[in-house]
Amino acid sequence: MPDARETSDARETSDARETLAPKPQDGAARTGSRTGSRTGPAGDTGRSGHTGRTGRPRLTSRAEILAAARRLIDRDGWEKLTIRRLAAELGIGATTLYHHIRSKDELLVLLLNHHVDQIAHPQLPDDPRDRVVAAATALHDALADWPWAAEILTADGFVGLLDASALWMVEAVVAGAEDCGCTPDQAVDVFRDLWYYTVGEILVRAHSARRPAEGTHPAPRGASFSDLDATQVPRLAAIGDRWPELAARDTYPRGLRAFADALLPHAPPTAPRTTD
Amino acid sequence: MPDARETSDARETSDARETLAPKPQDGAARTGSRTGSRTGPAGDTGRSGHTGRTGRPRLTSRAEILAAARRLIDRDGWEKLTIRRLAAELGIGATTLYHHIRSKDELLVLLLNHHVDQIAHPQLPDDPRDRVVAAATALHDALADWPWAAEILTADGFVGLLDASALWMVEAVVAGAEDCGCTPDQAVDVFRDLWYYTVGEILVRAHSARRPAEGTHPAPRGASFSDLDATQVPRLAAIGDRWPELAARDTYPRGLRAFADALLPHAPPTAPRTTD
DNA sequence: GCTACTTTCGGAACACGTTCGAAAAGTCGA
DNA sequence: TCGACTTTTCGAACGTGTTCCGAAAGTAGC
Repeated sequence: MPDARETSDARETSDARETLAPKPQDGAARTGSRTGSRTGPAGDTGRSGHTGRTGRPRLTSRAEILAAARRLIDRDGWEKLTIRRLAAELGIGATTLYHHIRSKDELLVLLLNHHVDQIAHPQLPDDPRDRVVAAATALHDALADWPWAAEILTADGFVGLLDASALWMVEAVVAGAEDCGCTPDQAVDVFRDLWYYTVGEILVRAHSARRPAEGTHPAPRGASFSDLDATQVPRLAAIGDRWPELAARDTYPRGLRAFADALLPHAPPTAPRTTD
Repeated sequence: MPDARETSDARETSDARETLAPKPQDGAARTGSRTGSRTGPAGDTGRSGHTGRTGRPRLTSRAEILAAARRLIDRDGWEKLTIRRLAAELGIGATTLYHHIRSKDELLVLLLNHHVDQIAHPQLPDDPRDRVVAAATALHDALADWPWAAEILTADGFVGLLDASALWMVEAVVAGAEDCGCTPDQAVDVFRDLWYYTVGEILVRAHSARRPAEGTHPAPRGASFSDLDATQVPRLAAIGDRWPELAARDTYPRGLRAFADALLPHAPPTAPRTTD
């Protein structure tokens, strides 16, 4: 039961059936009739409540919040996903959200898990070496296209907050490493090293890609690579303006393959670093 | 001249001599006599100004700002470095800072560069392979201890905003790779791969280390690794609670060595992955 | 029906990074 | 000397994530 982070929300599963969320069509309409007599998110138990729970009944469920967040992201983009907007989308007060999620980070992790849940489990190769690479690639690809995931990847204890449906990738890497002859401890090392490489690649690319999009800066920088001091940094000066072009290439697959081959026992079967 | 990011601040060098900053002892005292007749940061040119510059003279120099920022970090910690606090420390308005720095990110980059400038250039080994590793390690170590650097490492175009005194590490990696037989393009690939790994390690460790420090959360998570489904993720379940302990170990040096050996031409001289 | 008690709700407020526009304080040319 | 121009300064304001605390809306016991 790796979704232990539901914590005190065991009862939340009672209204988890409406995962697809009843659209709160009222939206801004509720701003007039606040704290109104809206029936709860569980589709009301028949007006004469008695849900077994004491205290004021909740207007909103966690599932409803997540659905609204996804709707907001799909419609306006993930940059527009803010606590206040999300609350407005739901027609509730902004601070109310904090009774359903601990922080925005947690919300993002929840969304990330939901997304990872929905990607297909690829058929992994038989060779354990290839399996490690394939699983790491799947992990990379699952995260790379979600820019807002970048703000989460390094939070807390990395994989600690992935839920069951995402952990199969971690499992596959660790298992593949062990099948290559690693001890469990070494297998964890292998995963961590590959994870560092993966997360670094994703974060750098995500942040590099952000600038040109949001840039109202007319000239980001006059000339950085073109006029380097050839006596101090001759190799960089020789590369000069070609750096951005070189840095833009996607070298993740090759680097991952090389790293995995180096970390796993046995001699590397592929010749290291051929120009394709 | 890699400090091309001074951009329109060429004249700033005119008062760059007072890098140690005249402490603004007045601090809060200025709040009463704002826009007063304080003499400029350049140590005044003799009351009858004529500095050659047109426009209102500046009360604060960039060097003064950086010095105050370092003072603030040393005294209260980097988490307390905010624009408003920094402005208060200088006795100026918060928004005034934005005429000397473009953003807080730029301020952090400036501080980072200053820090990197001050670390010693180690004597690099003769063997190009070892040189690559040594330079990458120096880069790692220079950044690893500065938690606030983590918020910067992935911004913009990574090394693009490092200034001359930090670029020697990049140069050393690229040069070492070329000396191993890489083409310039391949050498850039080598650097990028090692950089991804390095930046990933730093960011993950920085964020992991943050939680226990700032945590007022009584129980961060009930049980994450202890009760994993042994049928779904058997290897992870077998590791169980030992994961945090394993993940806490510093495996960067070994991973870096392995990665570098894999990326650089020639067969790896050290046996891959011995348990030590 | 009434009083606890328990839980959720949400407005006010805080500190943050950042933008805007008006005022201040100089230089320069007539 | 006076107006145009240039640059800096800074209060006000915006939108952000988040915390506090009082009010609301239920159930449980009497």
